[in-house]
Amino acid sequence: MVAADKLKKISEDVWEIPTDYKPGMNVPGHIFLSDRLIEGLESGAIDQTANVATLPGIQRYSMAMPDVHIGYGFPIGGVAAFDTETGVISPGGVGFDINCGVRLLRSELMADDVKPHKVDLINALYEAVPSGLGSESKFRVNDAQLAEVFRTGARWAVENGYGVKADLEHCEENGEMKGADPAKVSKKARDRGRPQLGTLGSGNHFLEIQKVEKIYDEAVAKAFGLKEGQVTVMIHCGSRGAGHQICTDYVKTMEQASRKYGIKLYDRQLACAPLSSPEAKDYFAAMAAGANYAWANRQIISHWVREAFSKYYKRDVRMDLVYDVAHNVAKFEEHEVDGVKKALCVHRKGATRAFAPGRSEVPVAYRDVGQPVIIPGSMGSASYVLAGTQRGMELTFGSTCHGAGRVMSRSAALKDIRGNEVKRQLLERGIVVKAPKDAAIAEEAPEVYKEIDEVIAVVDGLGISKKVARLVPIAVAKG
DNA sequence: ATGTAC
Repeated sequence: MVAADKLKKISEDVWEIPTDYKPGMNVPGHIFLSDRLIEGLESGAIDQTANVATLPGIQRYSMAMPDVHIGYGFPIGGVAAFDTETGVISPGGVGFDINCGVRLLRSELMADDVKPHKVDLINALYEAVPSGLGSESKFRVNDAQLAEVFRTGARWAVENGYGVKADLEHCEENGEMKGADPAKVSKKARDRGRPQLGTLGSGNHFLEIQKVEKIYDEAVAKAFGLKEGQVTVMIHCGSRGAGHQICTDYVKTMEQASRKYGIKLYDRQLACAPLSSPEAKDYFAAMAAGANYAWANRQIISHWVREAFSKYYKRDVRMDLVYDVAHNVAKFEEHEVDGVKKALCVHRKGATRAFAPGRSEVPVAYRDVGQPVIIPGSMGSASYVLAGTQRGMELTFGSTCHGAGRVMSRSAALKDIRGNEVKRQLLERGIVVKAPKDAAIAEEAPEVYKEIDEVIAVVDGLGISKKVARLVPIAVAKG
């Protein structure tokens, strides 16, 4: 394929974009792909990875995970870390769905016992959690409450009866990113966010009842509380209209800031500001608020999932949170660069933090085995639980992939694929899908995504995170 | 991803 010809294979599954690929690159690009996956690599994704390398203060490499595809400015699947003194922050490096992410609940139930009830259970979940484009929540928060949600995230939800304290210990950032400032969130973003807290959204967002099909690492799986045959529930959603509006607002701010600070942009969508500037500080405070909204959202949804299971079984069904990860966020972290520890602003857009054993950010319960990494597959395919590694700290600033990665656009999928047909095929495989309309199923059909097993094989093979468990769907509720 | 528009 033509796209791959521009890249230099420097080791197994590591492809370099040399700095002479295009003018202005400060560092090379690194794309992690198998020989098979590289055949489907979009040349636009290479260009975007190279464009990110032109931004001021970028450290080591502009990186793309094996699920990379074209996004707004930065590629989805992109990881870029910036020096806090010379670097920048960019809304395009976080994405429109701020803290789109995923969490995994482990249940005490076994798949063989749950399967006969899957239709009733998925209907119950579908009823319990509003979903779809523009969907509104079953409850309302006022302005003061919304400000607390922006400031304290999942903690607001737990303190108001949605979940237990232990949930917070098992969330990235404890579900509460520091530095969030509701005053930096526009009225428009607040107005969009207020009625949507406690909703799933649409697109690739879903609620899924799963079975732990295979364990790859018994010791780590045990630490994560996972065993074969067990039922888990995965929740994939983000910050809804609130995060989207925050991004929209700050893209405009950053376009002005880029001019003001004389940053040469090779693509307008890379709009950014120096990390030391007031514009950067405002964006970070608003982005953190958006991230907290998403954590509160997943926390509230978790509570409704627990309620639905307990109501169905007419007893208290225990469902502990394994972990909750962000897929779209920028964070300040300490990393070693050329043997020196440095404070960096790490942008992960369609990428997951995957911290090694020993890092203080990893919850005490998992500190010896590494951070749990939750990777959702496409509808009808497997999902994975991995663990962060030291190799990942060295190669990717402690990052790994976030999912399968699209290969077909939504519009193309709608044209070529019939949702009810996909639904029928999944049912033949024993997987029940519940969605507001068939078109939503067509857009997310398994064939519009890369093979998740192949993507996971790359990150596991490179050692930037390691496989712990494979989960397969029993029933899916989609937005 | 997203009230598929400034």
